[in-house]
Amino acid sequence: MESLGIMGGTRDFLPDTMIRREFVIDTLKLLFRKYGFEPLETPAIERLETLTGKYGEEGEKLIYQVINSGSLANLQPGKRLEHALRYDLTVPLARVVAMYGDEMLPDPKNPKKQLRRLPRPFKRYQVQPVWRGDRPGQGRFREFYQCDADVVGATSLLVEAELIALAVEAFKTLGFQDFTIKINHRQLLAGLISWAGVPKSKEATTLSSIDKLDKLSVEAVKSELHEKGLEQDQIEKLFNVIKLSGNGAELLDEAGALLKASETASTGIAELQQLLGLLKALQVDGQHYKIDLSLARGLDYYTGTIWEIVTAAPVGSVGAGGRYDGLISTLSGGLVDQPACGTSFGLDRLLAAMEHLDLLQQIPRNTEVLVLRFTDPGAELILLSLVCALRKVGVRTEIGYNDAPFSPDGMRQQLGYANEKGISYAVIMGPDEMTQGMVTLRNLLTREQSKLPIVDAVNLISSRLHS
RNA sequence: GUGGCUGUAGCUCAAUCGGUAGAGCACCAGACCGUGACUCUGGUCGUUGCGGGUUCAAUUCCCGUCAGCCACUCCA
Repeated sequence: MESLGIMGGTRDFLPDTMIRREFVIDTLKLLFRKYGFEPLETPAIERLETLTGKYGEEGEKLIYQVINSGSLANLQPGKRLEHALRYDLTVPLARVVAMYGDEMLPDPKNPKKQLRRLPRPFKRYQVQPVWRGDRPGQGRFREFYQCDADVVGATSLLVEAELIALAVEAFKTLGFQDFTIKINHRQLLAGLISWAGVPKSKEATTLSSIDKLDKLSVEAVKSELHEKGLEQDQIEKLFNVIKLSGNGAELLDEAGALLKASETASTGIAELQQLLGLLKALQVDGQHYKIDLSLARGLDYYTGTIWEIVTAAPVGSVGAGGRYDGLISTLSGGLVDQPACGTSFGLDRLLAAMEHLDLLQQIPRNTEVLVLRFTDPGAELILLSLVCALRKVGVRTEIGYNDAPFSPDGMRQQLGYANEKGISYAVIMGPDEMTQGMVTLRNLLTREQSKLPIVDAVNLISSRLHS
């Protein structure tokens, strides 16, 4: 019985789910383009050396290695694997920037001039699967999709502001009403930690505890920090700042006053203040973002602003981003050193959140009209020309594959098909309609139907669909 | 990488204290019938995930194994 199956942690996306995935992906891509990002795709398989040494010890183990020639038979003992499946979309981006960043093309408008193949700053989006050699678990897959938009080669805070504006617009477009982008700054955190007297060696572990504040109580986090060897007064100092609340600007002022001794923290605070101004100027709805000093996002490579998107659905964060000015240099092996900032949407979590919030039913199935087919004399020509006419005006139309003359069973069978496929309208032309020169248009949702003259059936149907 | 749960006809599931398995849907044949989860009649379908053990007897108990799901760790 279980002779067929797929590898654990991988998935088949059947049409019903694929329609939803594409809806989300298309929405995101449209917005990426709207903000001036251009598409990039890179191979699933990269050279192993491109990927190794980039993700730290934990990540290293999860790289999906690929046998050289693609065949076990050609694998020689002792010979190393040299390829691997891509682990994320950021390393390929770094590689692309390193490989093509300086490439010039002749300017078609002016033969004496040359243009960069990759404009600088380079704004690209990329929606592709990545692989992790991980044991699959809940919400964790061996193969999953990332949707990234990054800007390489610009230090302006406007990049952060635009990426956050884009994210807000994306979530609104997808139908979310209740969502928040939590914003913080790595330098603020780093400054805070050293200001509190916590040694640099404990910075990462301290951050990972602080990041749990949305799940654990203040007390639980404090005791966890205590177990990690932080002094009581260090912990108190940390929380004096972290627990600050209020609207963005006030909160930052208070934090700034407390942390004014730390130059690093002050830099971070100044940038956040500037960012708030830019977001306002970009007319981003203030209810959808807030400064959250407890946001840490464990990732070591962030150097500036960091953010995370949460919704009302209990599925964790559905997107995240930040500035990582040193990463391109690291990932490209020191070949290029460019500042970068990006945001990423978790497609699977996004869909899970939409499922929770009932936002998916708004997404229609593909076919809009099914023309029932009967082979009665004279019917074929009319039916097929009707199909052509509907398609010509852009109505997604199917014809029933019924090879028999009009019969109740044929009707049932074809309407049943329409029902299974979630088609919203059926066009019926039986003997009655034929003699009257009419067609019946049936709304399969409301089960209401009416007869239309054949001559303006197409117009009436298409206008009904677009109202 | 730890802990918990599940695995029964094509699908969704049931079987009280261990007594060799049922229902709905689907499917097939037919009735009815200008209309999609309509109605009626009849019918097909399972070595209960796999392997082993306890027992007179196992879907029910025990061990192993595989697969899937959920909670931690971690991330996306």
